[in-house]
Amino acid sequence: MSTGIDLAVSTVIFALRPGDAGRLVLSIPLVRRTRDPFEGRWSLPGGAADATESLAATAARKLAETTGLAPAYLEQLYCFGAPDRSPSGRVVSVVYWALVRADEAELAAEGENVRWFAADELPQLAFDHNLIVDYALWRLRTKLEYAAIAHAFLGPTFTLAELRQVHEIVLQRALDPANFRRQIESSRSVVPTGEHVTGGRHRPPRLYRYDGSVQLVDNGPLTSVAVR
Amino acid sequence: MSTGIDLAVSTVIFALRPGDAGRLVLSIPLVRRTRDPFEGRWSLPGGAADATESLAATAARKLAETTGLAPAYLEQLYCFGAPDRSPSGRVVSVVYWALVRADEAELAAEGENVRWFAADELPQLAFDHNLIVDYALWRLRTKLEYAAIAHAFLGPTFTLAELRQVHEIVLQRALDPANFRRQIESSRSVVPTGEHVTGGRHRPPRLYRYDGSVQLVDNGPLTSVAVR
DNA sequence: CTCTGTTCTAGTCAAACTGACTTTTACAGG
DNA sequence: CCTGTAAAAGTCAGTTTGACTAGAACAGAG
Repeated sequence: MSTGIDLAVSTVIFALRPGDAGRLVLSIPLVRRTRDPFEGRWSLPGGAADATESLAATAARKLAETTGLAPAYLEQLYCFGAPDRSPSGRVVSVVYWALVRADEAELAAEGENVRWFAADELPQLAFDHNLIVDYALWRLRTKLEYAAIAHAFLGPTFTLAELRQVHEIVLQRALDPANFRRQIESSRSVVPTGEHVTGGRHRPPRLYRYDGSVQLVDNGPLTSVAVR
Repeated sequence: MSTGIDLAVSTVIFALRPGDAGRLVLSIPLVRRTRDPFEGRWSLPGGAADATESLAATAARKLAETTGLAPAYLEQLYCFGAPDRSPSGRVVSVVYWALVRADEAELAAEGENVRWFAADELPQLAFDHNLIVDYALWRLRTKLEYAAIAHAFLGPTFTLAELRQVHEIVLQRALDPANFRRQIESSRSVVPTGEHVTGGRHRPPRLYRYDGSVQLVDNGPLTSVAVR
């Protein structure tokens, strides 16, 4: 039985990258389409679903092919299937969203057909991809407020100021350092390593590590996201 | 381009139906499979995706074909695509969850191959459908606590006691009537009609109507779910 | 070596919210 | 007219939240 429907997998990839004034900017890599429909337009990385791979594995593979990176966080966003979303025929897209680490995202190669864009300054994209990115942004911001995922933008250890900066950039508002500390500590999602960062003209901050032993919320119906 | 992947649409349909002791029970209609794989096993209503319909419209149509009902609430749950979830080949299922009204669910015809089951007493189902129902149950219970969806189980008007009973059955715990009232009133999701229900041996309760003008939370990326 | 600017870290305090509980209202039925 | 029941309104203490204050600990300037 064939339904005459093409199945695709795409991914909205988020990273914090240095912008104009040296400040970190929430950014998304896009690929330029090299054929119709929407030739020349920017679009989300993705491609046809693979018959033997899991959907998440396909998303992770396309992410790696586009950016050379491995995701620190990967979750299914939504399945988009409006009949008219592609002019070339019926395409149903299973869309994932991913977080990659800032230090890795700096190394990610750009090219003629791959470029990073600020998440709030996107051009007009192919298909319904603007709608998809808007929804992914909403999910990222919503989930950041109740789930411990911000650490996925950072390395294995980080200060609370760095973690707070991630929240501030994503949520686009300043957060009180003392209240942020209280909130994070009460969630028990991070543990101090015992080390400190020296060199700043101020009291040396503690280093923390994400504590994966406390499962906080859902990652979808699967207990662990298998990407291989 | 054909991926060799079959695309299906299934729906987890929730309703409150009278059970043993006359009490309402959270129930799900299932259909018996009449062919391999899993012939004879119970499974979620669904079928192959239609090339011209939206995914939500297919879900609503399959729901109507199975139960004769129209959903009061319909939302995409998740897209399941593990490579080994069907022994007969690769099948990717876009799963929706729906709420139908109790008074309509009573009329829904049962047959040899369609039967309602208590949501917490399901037999072993075909494919990964037990996992899917568990996840749908988790989503229903989670969303009930922050979104105004309980009214979808009821008619156009209802008392707060009826609305509270819906919450108590779904969440499986007693709720304080006074605190429930305060919570619902502060959400502004219902408005009193001005009418009262008489006939009980107690103070006549007010009738309320759901106020759809206050958009409370997400229904997915689409502003309104189109089912046609 | 002391002063200064900075940020980390630990508190304080009032407003808002929450869960448990009490009181008053309004009916049906005996 | 009394009683049982549930609706509706109100009370109160414990918790959480946002705004704010204050001490701690460093680097660099003078």
